[in-house]
Amino acid sequence: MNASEPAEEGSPLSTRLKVGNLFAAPCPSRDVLKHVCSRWGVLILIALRGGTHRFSELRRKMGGVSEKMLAQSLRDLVEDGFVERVAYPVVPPYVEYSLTPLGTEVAGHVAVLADWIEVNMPRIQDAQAEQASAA
Amino acid sequence: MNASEPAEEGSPLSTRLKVGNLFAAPCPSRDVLKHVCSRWGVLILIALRGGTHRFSELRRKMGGVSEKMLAQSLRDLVEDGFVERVAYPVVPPYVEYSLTPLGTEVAGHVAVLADWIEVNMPRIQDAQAEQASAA
DNA sequence: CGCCTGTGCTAACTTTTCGTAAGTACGTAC
DNA sequence: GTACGTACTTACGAAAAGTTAGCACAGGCG
Repeated sequence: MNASEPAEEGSPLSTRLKVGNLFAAPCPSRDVLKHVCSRWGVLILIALRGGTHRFSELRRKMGGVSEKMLAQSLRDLVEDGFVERVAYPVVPPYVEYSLTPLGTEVAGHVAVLADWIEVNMPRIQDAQAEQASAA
Repeated sequence: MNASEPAEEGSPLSTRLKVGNLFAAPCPSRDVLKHVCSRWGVLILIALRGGTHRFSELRRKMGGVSEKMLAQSLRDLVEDGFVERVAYPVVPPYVEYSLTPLGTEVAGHVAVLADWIEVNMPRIQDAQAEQASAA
């Protein structure tokens, strides 16, 4: 453990840690952000905004996910309370994933960010090219 | 390489790849999202919204970053054109980082998401607890 | 004059995570 | 009975993240 955070000495740690302070290392909000912003977490949230999906449906919709990572990312999101998992005890297995109300809210914000990036990719690529030449 | 993307067969790949399609695996927007949403990328963008910072200032402000990761994340953000790096050839080294106009825009969206998480952490923790007990 | 500190990195090494491929359980189709 | 589909899990190698050490150079200290 690295107790190397002076944490702006002089203020009670608990005050700044309250429930959410991303600048404090041991804050649970960091983990949530990690799940939400992870490579596949973003895509799952956005995909589920289109409605309930089952496992292999999601897998086909998102390009390049392995089953392992999809299962893992979904489990994280379920544990955070953003996604609801409903499994029917039939054969072959049938499992449905959908957004909870909480998940719908984050997914909205994530989608705004993702949309901005998609829309502004040309500008970003211009900037990247400029950087590359200026380097 | 995994050429395992049917990519919704029947539509010209180039149409959906244009500049940004996060659901397509080989899309450059994935990389940008990765930089922007990375553990430290988020914090850098938010921190720089408060104005120009120098390297060790950022390091102190963000809890728990190693110098290596900070340098690496900053380099990614600079290459994407979100952050501007100005180095003065003095000793000891003096380097300033600030947001570009493009960076200011993304940082805004990222901040909204981060703020939402911080504000709603109590609700998230409730949901997490419920999940844990329901498991 | 050495010795130590501070700054912004980088290189080497370790740990964690990711990705790929292969199983698993069970029913249906052939 | 062999193959396939579903929703996973497990095992292992590769990639990424994280930790530690060092560098170059100025200035303060004795």
